[in-house]
Amino acid sequence: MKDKYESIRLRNQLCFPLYAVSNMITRKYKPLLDELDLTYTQYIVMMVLWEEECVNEKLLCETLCLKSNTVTPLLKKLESKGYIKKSKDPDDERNLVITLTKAGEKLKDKALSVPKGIACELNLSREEAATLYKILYKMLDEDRKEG
Amino acid sequence: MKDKYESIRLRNQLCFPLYAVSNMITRKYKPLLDELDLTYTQYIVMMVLWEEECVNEKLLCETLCLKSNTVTPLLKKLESKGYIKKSKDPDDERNLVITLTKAGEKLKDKALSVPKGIACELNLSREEAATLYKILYKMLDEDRKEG
DNA sequence: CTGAATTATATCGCGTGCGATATAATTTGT
DNA sequence: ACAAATTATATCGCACGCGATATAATTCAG
Repeated sequence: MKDKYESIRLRNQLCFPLYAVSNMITRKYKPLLDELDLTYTQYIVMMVLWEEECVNEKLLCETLCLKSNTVTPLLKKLESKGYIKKSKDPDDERNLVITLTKAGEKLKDKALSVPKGIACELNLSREEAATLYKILYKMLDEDRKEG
Repeated sequence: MKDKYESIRLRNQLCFPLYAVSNMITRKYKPLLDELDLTYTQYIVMMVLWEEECVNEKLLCETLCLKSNTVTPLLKKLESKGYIKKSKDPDDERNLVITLTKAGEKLKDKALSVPKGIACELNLSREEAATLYKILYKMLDEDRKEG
């Protein structure tokens, strides 16, 4: 006979391992990111900028699935560290955009050591990683659709 | 020719969708948990207590993969809400243990509505959910082994 | 051209999460 | 039995993450 409370057992939640693994990953990144003087969240902001030299805050929020009330202070922090600056969009002088400073650019090469350091910590087969990746992005995409 | 910076593209990280999905889940839970006057983290603490009437803080930390500096304030909060209390272990009077109050017990039935509400939000097939679950727990278990 | 609606960014307050550290309780060596 | 070592719990400070809200900038209607 199935327990009435089966559905609220911690072990039967999908949310919990997601939450715990996410925390775990942030912990694993910390020592590596300390070398770059970045937190995990700052790191993912920098990743966006290393790819796209010039973005505005809105795009950043959408890309990272974060709200402006998270991103605004992050950008301030990264600005005070001298990695980014806000300037006029060269294409449209009216728009404010976020760009890398020289120091921020330079960090890109140093950051190459981070994925190497992490990879060996996550004991997943290539296939498991690919599966995980696919399912997670499916969830994110579904969510973005619903809005 | 492969870009030297391929490995630090946001899209090539496994950590990012994990992080983003975890945030997403917390957001999705919020309206449901508001009904119980619980936050997401408080909810997973309560889940442990609904299963095991009587735990100490250490076990709670281990079960939830959290540190005492996260759990201690959480317990204070739950105590102030009247859902839990700290008392002597009936088996060993020297130990302090965390137990449910009547109100905390009562919440268990109300909580049954939460998984129902969430299930329909996560558009995963049963198989995908099972796969995801398996991989995530593998990661957690690996991590626990390493310490 | 101008006030209203929309959009982008910022501020505020709360609740985590954690590293570092302090304190309290327990166990252990002798 | 008792000081030292270990373990459990708590405190502190920082950095998110977000709902609610405020402000600034842009667009739109007439």
